[in-house]
Amino acid sequence: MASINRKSSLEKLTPLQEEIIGIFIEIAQMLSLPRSLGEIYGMLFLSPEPLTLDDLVKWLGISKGSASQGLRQLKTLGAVRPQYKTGDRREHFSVELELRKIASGFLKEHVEPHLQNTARRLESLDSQLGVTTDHLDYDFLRDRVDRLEGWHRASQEILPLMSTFLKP
Amino acid sequence: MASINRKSSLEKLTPLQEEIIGIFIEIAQMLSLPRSLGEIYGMLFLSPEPLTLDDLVKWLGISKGSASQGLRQLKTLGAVRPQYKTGDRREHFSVELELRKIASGFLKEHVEPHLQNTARRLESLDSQLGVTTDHLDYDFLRDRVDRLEGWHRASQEILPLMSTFLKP
DNA sequence: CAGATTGTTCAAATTACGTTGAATTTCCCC
DNA sequence: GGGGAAATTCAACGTAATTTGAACAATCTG
Repeated sequence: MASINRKSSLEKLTPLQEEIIGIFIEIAQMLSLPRSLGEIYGMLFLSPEPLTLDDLVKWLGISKGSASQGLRQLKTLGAVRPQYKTGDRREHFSVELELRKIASGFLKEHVEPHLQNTARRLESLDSQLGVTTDHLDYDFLRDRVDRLEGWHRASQEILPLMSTFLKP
Repeated sequence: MASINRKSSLEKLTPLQEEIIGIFIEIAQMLSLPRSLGEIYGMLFLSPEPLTLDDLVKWLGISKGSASQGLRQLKTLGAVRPQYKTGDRREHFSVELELRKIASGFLKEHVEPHLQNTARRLESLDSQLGVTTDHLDYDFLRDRVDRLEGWHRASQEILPLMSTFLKP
């Protein structure tokens, strides 16, 4: 009750817009990304014109901090692009609409680092295994480590394929 | 200090075993799954013999509840298989070693439900869009919704491919 | 069937994660 | 260079997810 509605309060979205943003929130959940990323991307997706950080704060009712960090993450994913408007100091943002680019950004950002780290760990495992000659279960461990390495290789081979199968 | 070490306290893993389990913990993180799933799978992966729930509690130092729920999730993923040993009431578990099966279990469990739900939402969007004739930005929204639907279709087509590219 | 063993459930505690908002920094314009 | 709008940072907070553990249910055994 008694909701003030002065100049900088939040604007109202249509049910249709809410629903579309809801879909992006669900996509974010599917990718285990923060809800705010879905909201922000969805909002920009719905806007014919690039929006500023402040627009997002107003429309979505999120904090400036959230908007700022969310936009940063979306930028590093390549899901959102800064648009420089002449005569306006504020940064405006529009969405990347090519799924392939967003997907590869996601992989580069959220999958590759883990794979690289796993690669490092597996190498070190290999050398440790060499030293461990004492147990009679060497063969068993060797087999398991080999299998892990096989999985790792397969994962590394699949990633680039994924982008390939999304049309340019 | 003064750590009791009676019959049911936790057993000690070798550094090599710890490291391998660590790798599975990282894989779990990569997939945004609970750490305990990584631990449990890793422990079973390391064991030549199937293990019981109690073995996992002892070796990993996790609670019975965690082990029980973790095993259930791994079962529904198809990452772990119950092994029935004659003359032993307890359920023993061994790991599934085919990456393809685990991956498809993960997709079926953690991706497909979202995709199906998105499909439902998109259909309802379509009908709502038809009603919304009032705005002049119908063309714009139509375009965006079409694009979303395109993404959705692409995702549905890619999923089955993924399993294909993991060797049987 | 009593007793013992195994496994599950779920509320509470813990931990991890995301969000907020105020302070700070950056950057532009006059 | 001062003033101020725009954006970033980050500690404190709130929320959501996971883990715990004790009560409970199921299952066997003698």
